[in-house]
Amino acid sequence: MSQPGAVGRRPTLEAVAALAGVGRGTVSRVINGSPSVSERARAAVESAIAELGYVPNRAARSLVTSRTDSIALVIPEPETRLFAEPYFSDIIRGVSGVLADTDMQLLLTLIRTSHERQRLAQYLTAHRVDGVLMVSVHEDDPLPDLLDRIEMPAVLSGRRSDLESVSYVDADNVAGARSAVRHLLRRGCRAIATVAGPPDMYVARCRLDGYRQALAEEGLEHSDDLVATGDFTEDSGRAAMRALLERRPDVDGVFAASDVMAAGALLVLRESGRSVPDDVALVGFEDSVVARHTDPPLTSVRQPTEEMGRTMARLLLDEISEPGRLRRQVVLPTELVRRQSA
Amino acid sequence: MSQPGAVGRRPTLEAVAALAGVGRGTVSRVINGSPSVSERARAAVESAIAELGYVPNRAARSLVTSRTDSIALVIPEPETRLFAEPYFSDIIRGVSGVLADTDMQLLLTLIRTSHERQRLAQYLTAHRVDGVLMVSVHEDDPLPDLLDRIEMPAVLSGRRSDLESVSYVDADNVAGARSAVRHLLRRGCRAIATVAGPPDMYVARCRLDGYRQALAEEGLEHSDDLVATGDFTEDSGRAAMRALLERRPDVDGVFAASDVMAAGALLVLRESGRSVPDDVALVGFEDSVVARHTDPPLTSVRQPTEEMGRTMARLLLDEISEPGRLRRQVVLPTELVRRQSA
DNA sequence: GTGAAAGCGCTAACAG
DNA sequence: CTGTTAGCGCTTTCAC
Repeated sequence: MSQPGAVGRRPTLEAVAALAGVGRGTVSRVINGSPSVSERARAAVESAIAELGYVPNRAARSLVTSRTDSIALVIPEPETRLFAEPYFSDIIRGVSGVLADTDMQLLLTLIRTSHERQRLAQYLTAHRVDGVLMVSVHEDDPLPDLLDRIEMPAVLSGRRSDLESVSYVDADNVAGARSAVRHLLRRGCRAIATVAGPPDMYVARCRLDGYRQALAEEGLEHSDDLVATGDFTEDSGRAAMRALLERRPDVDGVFAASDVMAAGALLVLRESGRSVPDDVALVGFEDSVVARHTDPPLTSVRQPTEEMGRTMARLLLDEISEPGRLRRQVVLPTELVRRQSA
Repeated sequence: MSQPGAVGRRPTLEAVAALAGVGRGTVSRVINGSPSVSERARAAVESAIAELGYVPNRAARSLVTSRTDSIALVIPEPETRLFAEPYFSDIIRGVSGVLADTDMQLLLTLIRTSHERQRLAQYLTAHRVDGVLMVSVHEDDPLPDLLDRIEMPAVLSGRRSDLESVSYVDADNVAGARSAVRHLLRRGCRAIATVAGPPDMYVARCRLDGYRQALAEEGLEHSDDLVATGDFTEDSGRAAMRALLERRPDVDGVFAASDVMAAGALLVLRESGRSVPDDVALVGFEDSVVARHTDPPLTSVRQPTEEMGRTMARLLLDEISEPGRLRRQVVLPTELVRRQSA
């Protein structure tokens, strides 16, 4: 530690063996927690390790085990802005928390260009990580299939469809949407509209399903002119809300498939002279921090993002250590957070 | 690529050499772009590489070169919430963008507990990365000194003091604060207060300096009761603003050292019946996304966060490839973003 | 310019 | 239980 010329060679397993008066094999066994080591030997090795401040050389280990002790978190860049801020940091926080107890490392991979995709594919094919975590995967993304083909353990956040073939962790979007609409029903809303997401995204379909289910439960109208579709942007939320108001001026409740779209809807409602939530109650699915900063802050369906990160990491570690060809699937509950005063 | 039993061994340099009809050394030279290879040999090797889909084994290379081709981005966890969302993702975006052109990998390291700190220190001491990027380092953080001692290339975002000994990239906090206050002056404010940050943080001192400089330039009062101190939290911003209003009911402009504190101040101003920005103009330093979501959105001093990330990465790569013992220091300009209608 | 040979530090298989 | 041995795949002298 306090060596003056600390630059030089760091101690090797060999040095530890010499100091402990044992063979290299024994040192290796101690490090890897093999049970077949005598107490005496283990003690000697451990104190030698401590004395030398020995840390195993990962490259050398990796070379022989062909494990890398690292996993990659892959984030498609375009998403970064839309499904905004707290989402990714929470995921990272969760993942990182689980990994901290391991000696696995987390590699962060932002994918911006198709060139970078390419490089990632090559990287993965070369098995330079032991597993992959993927956030917001699109239905047409070829990566999951690649992962499957090269037998690389992987866990997705969200699924691409009902029949997702890769392990995943998802929020219960259907139930979340249902609870949002039930909330509106409890408030006494009768003409409940929804600003839905793009129908080619599974998550959007789920949220729309939840909306429909909640209305059906109540035997309520379930008319097409109460559904407007956006693309998760604020502008599209605005446009959808305008369309809705035109078709159904009597609307008194809106469930938006994302808080960003909800924010857009909120502005339009205001412009139209309606007060929120008194004239029209508004609930959004909370994908970003926006719900907390609108005025008034929106009641919204919150996803357990950090927990999703933790769960993803755990599933992946499982899958790495026990590569049974079984798919692991977890759907986590959401929570309705009341923020509007009323 | 389309091999059926793609599971098996991936091709090695040896295989490439065999196919190209050259020795392993030559293949290695080609891969590492050595000039002393004949055109003929190079072509043969390259086509062999393509045919086999060869990708070098990083562990093996690392073992012999004792470089890891990866750098760590270290983020102290507590910060994650406070200096909030876009900051870190922007930094990451910037860093990752620069690294994409390299074959360096980015390791993400969140530091939560002292135990994790410990592990990181050990990790770094074992030289398991080629360099380190550190975000929001505290003055009493022992890590920079450790890095220095083990001669690990490092770049900080922000500096700990005027005499920062480690390379860094910082925003020009002094100039930023100055521009904020000048803006208030131009608006005609005469009693300009500041909600300052904790005096033991260099960044806070810089912003306070800038505030003072701008007032001094104008020959304006520079009284202590126009300065209230917070700790960058919204609550502290509220408290500071209350204190300010009590001491100086005539205040007509406020510069807050962070947008989060500005948001707190905004609420207090409202409660006190003052309208912003008409009665009291408010400008904050934009550390988070909050400035954009207050009502009205705050005019604020924006930092070039992504650019900071890019610059950090570049400096670090420089430092790694050319470990001259010279400190690299960059101070990036800020920008005043007018968001208030007036 | 290029092949051959010598390891980098570690694990795993094999005798003892 | 433990020491010894043989590589893992690559870079890098060092002769040719």
